[in-house]
Amino acid sequence: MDLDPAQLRAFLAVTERRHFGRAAEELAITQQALSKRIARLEEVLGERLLDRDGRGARPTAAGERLIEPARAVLAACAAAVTAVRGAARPLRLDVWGHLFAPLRTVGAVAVEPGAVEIGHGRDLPSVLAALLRGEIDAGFGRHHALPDGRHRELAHRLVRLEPVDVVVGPDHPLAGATELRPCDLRTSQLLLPTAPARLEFLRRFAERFELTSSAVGSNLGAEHFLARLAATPTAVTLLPADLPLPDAPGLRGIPLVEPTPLYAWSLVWPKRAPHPGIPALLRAFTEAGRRRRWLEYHPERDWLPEAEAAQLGEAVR
Amino acid sequence: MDLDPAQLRAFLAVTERRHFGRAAEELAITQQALSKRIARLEEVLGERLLDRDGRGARPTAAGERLIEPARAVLAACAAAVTAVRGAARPLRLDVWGHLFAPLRTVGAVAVEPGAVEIGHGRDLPSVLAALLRGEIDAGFGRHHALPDGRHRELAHRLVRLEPVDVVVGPDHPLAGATELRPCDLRTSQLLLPTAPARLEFLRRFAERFELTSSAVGSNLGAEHFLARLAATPTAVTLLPADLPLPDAPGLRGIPLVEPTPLYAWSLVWPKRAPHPGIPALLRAFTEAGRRRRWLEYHPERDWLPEAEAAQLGEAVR
DNA sequence: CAGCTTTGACAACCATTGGTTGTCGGCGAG
DNA sequence: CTCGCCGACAACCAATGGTTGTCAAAGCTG
Repeated sequence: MDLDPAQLRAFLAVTERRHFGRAAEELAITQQALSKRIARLEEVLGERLLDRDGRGARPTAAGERLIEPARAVLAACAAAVTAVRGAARPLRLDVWGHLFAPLRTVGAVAVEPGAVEIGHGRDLPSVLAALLRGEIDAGFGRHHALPDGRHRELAHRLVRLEPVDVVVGPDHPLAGATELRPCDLRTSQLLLPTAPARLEFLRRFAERFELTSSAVGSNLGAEHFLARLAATPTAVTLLPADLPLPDAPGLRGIPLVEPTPLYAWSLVWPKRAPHPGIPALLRAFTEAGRRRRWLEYHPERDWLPEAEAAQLGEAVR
Repeated sequence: MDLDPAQLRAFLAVTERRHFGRAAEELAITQQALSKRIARLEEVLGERLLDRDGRGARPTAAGERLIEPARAVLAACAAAVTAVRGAARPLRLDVWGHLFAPLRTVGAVAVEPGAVEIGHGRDLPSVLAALLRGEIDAGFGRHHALPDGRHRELAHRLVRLEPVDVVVGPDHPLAGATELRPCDLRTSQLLLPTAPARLEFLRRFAERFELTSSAVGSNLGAEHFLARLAATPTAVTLLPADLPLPDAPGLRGIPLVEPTPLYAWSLVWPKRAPHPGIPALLRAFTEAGRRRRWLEYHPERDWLPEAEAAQLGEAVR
């Protein structure tokens, strides 16, 4: 009699939330898939486990009897994993995309104390290499395909679509505007903190909205970059809308509309032997994202480069 | 981190037997399938669990650490099933094909005391109906498709191929032979204990080897049937080779060769909500069958009607 | 009351999974 | 050397388990 832990997890999620849709969201599957899991579990056990009505679901008597034993099965599974791998160690998470301050988002996610160790940040290739070598367990940043195909060994989940503002210096001709369209920037120069090949989002923005771009130089730091921006009247750059601007004199962040560019943040982790804490981390991000509406996307008014390149389906995956 | 109980079961079987092939046999899957299960478990856990060499396999240190927790997972699963369904009750097994004495085979299988309740026997349609109604949990006999397609709701496993002798009375012209070929019986009359539609094996034998058949009449009992056989000089019938003949005067069982007909015994159980004891029962039958060579089959010298009708693949399934 | 929204399940589809058969390479024994 | 045993790889394919699209039922609101 083989009980499937995924089915038990689905069942427990519904008993906790009393609602198939929210349980499905917690598990990051569709409601229909969750419904099927429950149905399969009910078929294996030969008992109705949940009474459904138009407002949700609640456990039957048989379902009530299953709740604690189901938790025990999942705990036994976790203990078996721990026995093989040794004592549970914190999940090591590292981030990339320093200029867009990934730690803001990570910090907004409630995780169990001690369960996650957050690295100091690296660039994307370094994070991905560390993931593939098993030196870290997860990465957070804007994920895109790598030319050598190694990303295929990684799983990823889109967790946030963040609006991006344009940032200008005090002498920029459009500095007084309350909002701007990307096409208004055509006469401006997009300033890049480093080589464009390393900044896929900004490069795509420049291509899409026909800005010339100029790289400051090799990693001289955010302060230097922003000082350069402030001192260059024709220069603009992009930063997340809710990122506090540093104290560089006169810099303004102006909302972009028609369309608003969205920066896609994802979690990434190795497909092979994932750390046992990955599911909990994913759930924590999903929960935070639901509460803060991190995944809102309106195609008629937002610009999401992944959607243009038909990568969104994979990213949601 | 979802551990698959089937994978854990595979791992435990190998640790107990130290041999992939025998473990696979215990689980009634091929060695290759079992090898894949182990490989998948090793991939999920990210650790080598078994050291393989040309003579078998033994657990690694990580594998040793997994043994008891794996047992705990399976026990937790069993407890969860029990919690839903109530206290474990014995598995109710009933048999059919009374004349061929199915209880000999069932009695030869070691099962845990109290785990199985054996019924007194019924005919095939009755057993199958009871299975589908949930009145019993398993059946044992010669399984074949039913015209109304309900057998599709049943799973089955071939567990024994039993050689069949021809039985003749004292006045039969061939009574003195030490062995016979089925084609030697062409001038004989195959005596059937009841209507041929109810005796698929005997009917097929008669068709295949061109015997006329004659039914004694409606269920007057084995003694009456065998007395009629003894008193009819041209009559033969078929009985299992190792079934002791009753004390009917002068009846002889003569081995059939070129080919030897094989009677295929199977276990049958409902696909939906199978009793938790089914896997253990299957294992017990498999073990007994391995020890006694119950599944030996040599196409060049045996006759198995299911093989002719290309049903053997399904039967093994 | 009609219309709309919410909810879980059915249908169709398809990628993935997990089994089978056939075969292979490595190892050990005679 | 040959042969047999053993576990794994390759090819294949049925089964599984997810997705999207849709539907019916129930509940809510104006």
